[in-house]
Amino acid sequence: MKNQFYYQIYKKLLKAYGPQGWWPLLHLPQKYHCGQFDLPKTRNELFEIYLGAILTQNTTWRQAEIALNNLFPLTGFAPENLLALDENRLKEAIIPARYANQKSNYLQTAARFFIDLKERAPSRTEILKVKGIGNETADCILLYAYHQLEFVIDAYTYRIFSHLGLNDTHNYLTMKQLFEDNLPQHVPLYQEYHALIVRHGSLHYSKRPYGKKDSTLGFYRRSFK
DNA sequence: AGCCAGGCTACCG
DNA sequence: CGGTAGCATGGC
Repeated sequence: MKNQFYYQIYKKLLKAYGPQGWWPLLHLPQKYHCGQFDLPKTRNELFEIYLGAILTQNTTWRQAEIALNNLFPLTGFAPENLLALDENRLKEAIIPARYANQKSNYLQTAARFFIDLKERAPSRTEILKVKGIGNETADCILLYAYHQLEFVIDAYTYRIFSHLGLNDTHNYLTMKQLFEDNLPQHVPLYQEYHALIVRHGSLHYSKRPYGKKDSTLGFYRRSFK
């Protein structure tokens, strides 16, 4: 028996914000492709999702996007070109996304991994072995790039759903299981839901006001209704 | 002027 | 396991 709360929250968020069009791909006519779930279409678009997922770790999408825009003229988002790129130029390009020393290595490792796959989709266990790809990044890649039924958990998911009294854990896999057990098994829904959580979370669950007892900005603590 | 973003690895007890 | 230091930019 499913706990319908998870699905109901999804429907409310969708009604409030509309479709989010994730994962954003920068060189489409509109990078947020609302309602279109058959992307990515090309090999380089597929790899672009790896790049974006790593670059946006602990960083705003805005800054990850700057790094991607720097990377595109240098590589066209082809993994082979990324590997051929001089390491210092790679680092320089991704400085806006923070941790350039770490992330440059992560991107190179991911590129080698991607090439070795030879157009095959990786398993979750397999992709988690790549250094720099942890639970959330893995699930983002699997869900948005490969259309695999993997629910993505992020910091906002913990904040929102613990605030709603729907979970007391801070364990990634426990949280993921909870969503997957209680939602329709539908890839576009998984894709849309995580995007909506990020949208809602970034608007109302920013850590700063949410964590402050004395905030005069009462609405930050407001739960979604 | 601080505080914090669409985390991950490594290492601690 | 759970907890956390370190990573080292730019916007708000």
